[in-house]
Amino acid sequence: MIQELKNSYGTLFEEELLQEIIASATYKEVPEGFKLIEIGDYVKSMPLLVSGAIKILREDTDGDELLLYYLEKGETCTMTMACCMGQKKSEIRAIAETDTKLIMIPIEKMEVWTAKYKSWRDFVFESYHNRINELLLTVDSVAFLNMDERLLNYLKEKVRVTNTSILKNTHQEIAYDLHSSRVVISRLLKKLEKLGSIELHRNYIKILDLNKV
Amino acid sequence: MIQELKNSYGTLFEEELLQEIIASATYKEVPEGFKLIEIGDYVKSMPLLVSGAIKILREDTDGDELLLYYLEKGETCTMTMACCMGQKKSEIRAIAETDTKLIMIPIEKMEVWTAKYKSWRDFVFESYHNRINELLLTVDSVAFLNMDERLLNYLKEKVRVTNTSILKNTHQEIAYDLHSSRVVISRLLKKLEKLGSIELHRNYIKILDLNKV
DNA sequence: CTAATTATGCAACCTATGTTACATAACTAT
DNA sequence: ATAGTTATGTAACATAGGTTGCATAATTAG
Repeated sequence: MIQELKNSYGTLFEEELLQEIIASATYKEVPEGFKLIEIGDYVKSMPLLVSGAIKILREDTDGDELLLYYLEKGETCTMTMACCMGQKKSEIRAIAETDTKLIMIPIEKMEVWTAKYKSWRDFVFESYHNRINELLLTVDSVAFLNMDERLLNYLKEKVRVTNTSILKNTHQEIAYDLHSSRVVISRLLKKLEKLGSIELHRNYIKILDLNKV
Repeated sequence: MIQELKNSYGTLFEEELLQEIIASATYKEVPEGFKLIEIGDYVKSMPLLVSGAIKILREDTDGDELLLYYLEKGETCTMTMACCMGQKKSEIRAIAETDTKLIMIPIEKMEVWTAKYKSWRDFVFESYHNRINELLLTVDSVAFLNMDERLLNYLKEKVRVTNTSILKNTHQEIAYDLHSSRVVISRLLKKLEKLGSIELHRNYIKILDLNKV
């Protein structure tokens, strides 16, 4: 864990804070698909991402989902942080998009470190700032873009986050993330295939060139 | 200003912090419609709302707008805060929805007070938390609701924020806020009128009962 | 008072996206 | 190999909401 921590956060935090993290945090590895947080959960520790990616989802009253954004190495779940501090229930669901390594910080430390370490304050504010910007991009996407553009962005983002050009997803799963229907996604994917941007297969999509469009 | 400050923030901040605010902040009154922040602005001070309401808007590349949420008494523009701290450009536009009274804090104080006062830290975190939740509601609205439901929520929220049942808006203005078209909004408003929920007039809408639907 | 401007009403139409239904292909388990 | 299950393809259709065009009412300017 020590090596992992220094790798991802070594330049961000001062030595003394790193020591405190090592002393109080726990290390955790979760496999792809692992559900880290469910809507309504009370969260008792705050995750720092060391490697992998986590997708953050929103759900409406009918159980319809929407992908909000991904968390990556060096980031933290700001919403969880907010929940921890306020002792509120989680507003979102968090699922490991890939195999993921995490450092879990007990919430008691939050308040203490915020008072004590400038680097921690900066990190926390930076996290909030990033998260708000991600949410703004989500709003932009849903409010201003058509489904074909959203799908394209979704594929690009997924390639980036998973760092592979073979996306192991069914059309149905993509439809859930984009809050659309399977038929619509199949239709749009077929269009992209005809343009030569992707190749469709059962259970996976091979990305050729998403900048053709 | 002192009275205004104690009125809105007296229970929130300790006496010493209140004194520091009084010493370094400036007081500002702006009329309805006043543009406080434009997208791309560098922001040099952080507003604390004393009375009135501010609407926060997002814009896409084509100049299309979307209302994100309102700021009210006792709240602060978290995005501005984020901008200040990171020396970044504003991602949003802020316009006074009603006549509004503000206390402007110079950004240099932010870092200092965050280290020094727990009540300030709590306030800042609480603000971030609230703003993220507002943004989530915006995402919900845009992603999961139809235009008729969004319009209804818009009217309800506007009644609440402006504290009057006479909404002085043209259909075009509402259309801008909801990122829709004038014709669509007129159509849906007419439906609400036929249900007896509202009364349509030139330049204003009289709200009768929005819970009929 | 008249002309110009602005807000609203409304019909006709278009399109993106969602829905239903069914066929077929590709896997999985027995 | 066979049957069942899951993923994909595709057509036909439904609908919310966006667009165009124009009429009319209300307001303002000259």
